Amino acid sequence: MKQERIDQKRQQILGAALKVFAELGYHNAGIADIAREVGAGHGTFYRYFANKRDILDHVLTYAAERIGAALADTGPTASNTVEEYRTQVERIGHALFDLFVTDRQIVPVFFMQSMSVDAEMTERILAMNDALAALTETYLRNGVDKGFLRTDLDTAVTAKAVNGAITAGAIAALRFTDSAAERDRWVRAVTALMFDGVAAR
Amino acid sequence: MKQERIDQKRQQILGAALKVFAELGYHNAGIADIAREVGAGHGTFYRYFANKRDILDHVLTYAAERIGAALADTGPTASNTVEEYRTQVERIGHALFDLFVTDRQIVPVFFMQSMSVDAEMTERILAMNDALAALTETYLRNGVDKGFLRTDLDTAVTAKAVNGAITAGAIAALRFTDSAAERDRWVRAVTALMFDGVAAR
Amino acid sequence: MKQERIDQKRQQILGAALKVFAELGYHNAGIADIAREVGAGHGTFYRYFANKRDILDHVLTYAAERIGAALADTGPTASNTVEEYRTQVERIGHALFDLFVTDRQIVPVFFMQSMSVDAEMTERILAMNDALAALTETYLRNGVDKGFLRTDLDTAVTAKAVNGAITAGAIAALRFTDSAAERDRWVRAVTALMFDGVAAR
Amino acid sequence: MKQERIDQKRQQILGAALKVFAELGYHNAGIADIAREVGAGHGTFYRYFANKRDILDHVLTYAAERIGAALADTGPTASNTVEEYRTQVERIGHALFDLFVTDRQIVPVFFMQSMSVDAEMTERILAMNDALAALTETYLRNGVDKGFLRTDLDTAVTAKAVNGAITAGAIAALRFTDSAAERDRWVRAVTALMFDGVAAR
DNA sequence: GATGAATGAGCATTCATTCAT
DNA sequence: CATGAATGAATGCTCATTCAT
Repeated sequence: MKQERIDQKRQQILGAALKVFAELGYHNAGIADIAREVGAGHGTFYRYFANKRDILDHVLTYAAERIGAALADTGPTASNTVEEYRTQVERIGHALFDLFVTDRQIVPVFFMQSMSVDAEMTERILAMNDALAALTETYLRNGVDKGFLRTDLDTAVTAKAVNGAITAGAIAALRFTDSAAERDRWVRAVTALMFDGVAAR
Repeated sequence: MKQERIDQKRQQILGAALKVFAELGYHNAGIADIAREVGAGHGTFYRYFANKRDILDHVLTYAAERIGAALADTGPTASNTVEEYRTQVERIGHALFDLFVTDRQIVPVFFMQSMSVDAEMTERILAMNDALAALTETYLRNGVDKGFLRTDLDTAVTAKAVNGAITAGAIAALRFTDSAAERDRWVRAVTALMFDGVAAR
Repeated sequence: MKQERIDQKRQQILGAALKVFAELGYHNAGIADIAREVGAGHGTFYRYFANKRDILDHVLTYAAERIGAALADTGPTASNTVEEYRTQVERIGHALFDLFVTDRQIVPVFFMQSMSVDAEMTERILAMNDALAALTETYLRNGVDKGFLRTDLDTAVTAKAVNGAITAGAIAALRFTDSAAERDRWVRAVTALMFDGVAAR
Repeated sequence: MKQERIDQKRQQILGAALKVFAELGYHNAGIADIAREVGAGHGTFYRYFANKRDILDHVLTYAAERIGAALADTGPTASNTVEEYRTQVERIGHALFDLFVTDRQIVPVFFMQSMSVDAEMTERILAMNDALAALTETYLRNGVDKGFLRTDLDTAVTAKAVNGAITAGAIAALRFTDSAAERDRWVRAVTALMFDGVAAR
């Protein structure tokens, strides 16, 4: 069989697993459910993935890639003023919430299910979150270095806090009814929180 | 008298379940593990709780109570100025992070495990989060109403975002080594984010 | 539950496993077959034995004990003349063939099935056979030392050869119809082979 | 021409199966292992053999042929004296142990694995053993008839006993390190057991 | 004719729950 | 009231076999 066909099938099964895990949760999902979703015998599953744990690993890798793609922007050092940075944050926020809406299934798997599998998987998710926080921090640090962000900014903790806010948004996005409007509202609110704070002028 | 003994035992089993769920995760934890933790036969468990699902419900109720207690403060309407509100936020933040550190086991169960049990449980957790966000929002709304917070503040979304930041802190707290110092650092950073924003003056 | 009851149940399951393995063979036997044989749910099996492999281990230990018991005699050094040794051989032969007939199920499991499970199990069986050969050899060596057996006797190889003859007898015993008569015939023939050889005088 | 190629491939697969069965055991060996051994796709296997069971049948036929070839000698009636018979036994013994060493893989499959497949296969192996015993018996009977073996010799049982001794030798041969020397030792010891007995003169 | 992708029967094992003691 | 022995539903996984290419 052509490698191409194989990859295609793998992708197909992976998509089915993502869907099934998102709907039923990792523990309540059976291999049979995934197989049924692709319309294949459950033995077929094992031709493409070593076991149930293995496919979750791949699903998470896929999720990480998608998140990574959404985060791909002009880069941490592209901004030189607060205005530029704010625009950048809005752009990235848009991309992220678009992902949460479009690839809606990523959210429950990545943010809700994976930390309940085993210690190793939890570790992996936490590591991914740390990596995302580290990325966010490079943006903050750039701003501090260039002087357009507070010099006393605790970049490490603030990065985690901002990411936490976004995670809350991802989960909220599961219930978006008017996706575009609610996406904009979240981006606007989080951006305002970051740059304006809550206090009145 | 008798009832007292029963309640005591229930509490004991509940504590054991909290510990075991925190350590092993809900799915990997067995009733036997909980029973062993209290030094009782695992049949005993069923005299105090209907089933595994049931005790998680109670564990979460317990967690909600603890979180509620940490949030008990002078109330949403107590503050009349930004300064008062900021102080209030710091006080509540302190209480919360103290809880995350002291009752460390609450964090994995409440924030990490419970959304992977079934749809109903997930719903309950999301509802609890919504309730917490609603509470946060009353504080924000009070500020807006009294004029010391931005009039254009999106209180609903901002409340969720702030709570998301705190959730990130709860998970980070699992790895605190110097609890007091790191607690203060988080409270300071989140408060600064809320009131000062990230931008330089 | 009393340890006594537990041991009794274990023994019961072990007996069932011996029977089922003897009838169906290790590979064709299912845990369910063993459980059904004892009239218990198959989950019960796992309260008494770790897994399928484990019970075979115990079955073999049981078989080894029975064989050992049949071999218990006055000991390798008890004989001082050929006549005494011949009598001893006949006695032991009798005991062995009685075992093969009485505990008929031991034969297929010990001599036929166990070498097909895995390398480790095969090793164990071969080691047991080596031990039995070593025991036989001590008898032969005693005779050589005391001068009533050939001084040029290759005790090691002869011991294995004699044991091989007995193994053949064990398998033949599976088809004995008149047990007592055929047992005697085998004992007589093997004894005669050992002490008289096949040649005419 | 074509048929020739087919037979050659069949033989090749059969050899691979013999090797794989010998190494892994019938149950632990997979069709895929055999196919890999011949460097063919495992679907190919089924073009030459009906199923896994079927190839074992053929492997055993092959083994029986090899054993038969080793036993081909001047025939049961060729000997007219004890000396001639003893020489014949030594010759046959030599041939057999050479086979056990050269075609080492035959031993585990024929003597160890095949009785664990199913009742029918076990029956076949036992029938083969009976046939071998019957052959041995014709030799013994010839001797008895011609007067150079004991008139009271239980030819049937003795034949089985002798074959059992040889079977023990076959298994021992799996661990021969110095094949020629150990082969000679076994032949010598078994021959001596048959013709001299164990007793001192 | 060769191949290996697809398949599902079959089985060992786990564990929440029940209930007799 | 406490216990843990008994249970079987549920499920992940293997592998012999088939068949379309």
